Amino acid sequence: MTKNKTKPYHHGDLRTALLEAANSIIRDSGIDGLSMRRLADQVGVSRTAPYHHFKDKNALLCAIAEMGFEHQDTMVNAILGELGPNEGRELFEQWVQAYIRFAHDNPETYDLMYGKEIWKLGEPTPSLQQISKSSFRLWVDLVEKMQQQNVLPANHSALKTAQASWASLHGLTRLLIDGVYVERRDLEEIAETLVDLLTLDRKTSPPR
Amino acid sequence: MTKNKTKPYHHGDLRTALLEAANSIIRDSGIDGLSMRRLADQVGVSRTAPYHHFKDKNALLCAIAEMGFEHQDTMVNAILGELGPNEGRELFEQWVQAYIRFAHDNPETYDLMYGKEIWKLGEPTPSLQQISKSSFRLWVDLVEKMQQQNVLPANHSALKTAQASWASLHGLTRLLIDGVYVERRDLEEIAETLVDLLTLDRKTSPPR
DNA sequence: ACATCAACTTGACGCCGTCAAGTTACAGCT
DNA sequence: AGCTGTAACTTGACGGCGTCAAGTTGATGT
Repeated sequence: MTKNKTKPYHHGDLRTALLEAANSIIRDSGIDGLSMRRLADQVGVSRTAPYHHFKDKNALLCAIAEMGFEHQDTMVNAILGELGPNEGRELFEQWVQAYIRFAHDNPETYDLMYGKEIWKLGEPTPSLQQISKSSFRLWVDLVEKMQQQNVLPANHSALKTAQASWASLHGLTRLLIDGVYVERRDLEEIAETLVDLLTLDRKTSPPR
Repeated sequence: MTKNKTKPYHHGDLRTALLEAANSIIRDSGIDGLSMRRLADQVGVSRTAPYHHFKDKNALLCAIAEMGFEHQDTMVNAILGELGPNEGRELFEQWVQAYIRFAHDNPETYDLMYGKEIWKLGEPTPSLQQISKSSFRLWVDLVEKMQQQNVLPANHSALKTAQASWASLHGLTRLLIDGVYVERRDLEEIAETLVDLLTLDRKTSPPR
């Protein structure tokens, strides 16, 4: 008896099951709602089983952040792919919009990717460090193209311009996901203003 | 006996003692190092005594954030006071530097002031909401003066310009205190670039 | 058939925020 | 001076957290 009536002792692919469940928990209970215990319960496994796949909670969070970077990278690559000769400005605005939307739709993931939970309090996994670095390089590439198309000013290096502009975008994004500016519509207008401030050929009157 | 040998049952001014101790704990153990229990221990009072002065931990954190806003406001007022007719640009740079320094010196307080701990996860006290709102209005005033002195572009309203520029500054600041960009020197350069991007009359070559 | 070893479980430890109920001391009234 | 109401404070408990040490299970290679 008890051959296949009870579920098998070995899970089979616990690691990915954990990541999926973690993402799901995070999505509807926030990062603070994610605990190793709850996670284990949801997957139907003992409280400490996850520790065989992730050294500690920090490692689990890093793995989730990595998935976020992968997701985001495919977005940038899509935009880089569509980049025609003269439509830079629109694509830049499109990117800003997409960036904010991504953070809005996955606020907890965004927080893990760029928040202090991992980078200050925890410590980023080597593989997370690598993927985040290469992800930023992608952004530098996009900025460089924007400079070549006279969308962004070129009086600073692509690196510096990328750092400064991304910091701006990041600030705006954080205001949204941290609940400081809650109104989505307000934020879109501020984003428009920000893009206008950063780009060449500023409009002479308020947009719209 | 036991008149003034044992310490008095009533503390006298527990509320301010708690705030001071909380600030001290936060300063050298971070926000996560602050617990109601530890706080009570440090002041030499029972674990739940603080609850007679602060409804819950959230209320305590809000009170700390308020102190931060007060501190910051005096900084802005100092700069607004010094504002002569033609030195706007320098004062703007000075302000940016001061803002970042404040966050760097009081990272945990800054986090409480503008982080999700209170604004998204907790709920801001009415008095915190009020003081933060009036603090932002101060910033709008400064931006408006910067527009009048042709330091910042005036093609958008002072409000929108203030929102966008402050969001940028906030983003940069967060990168520092969240440990994403750790190098202080890097950050200063990025700040210079950012100011150059936002202001009128951009330099034609990289600053310095 | 047996040894090995990773996968997984059980139980415990010391933290945490907060609440209910009890205790103490001061302030105001008579 | 004595009483009483009330705010300040204490005690003890609850459930949840991250994580560790030690034990158990089951698949695999010989």
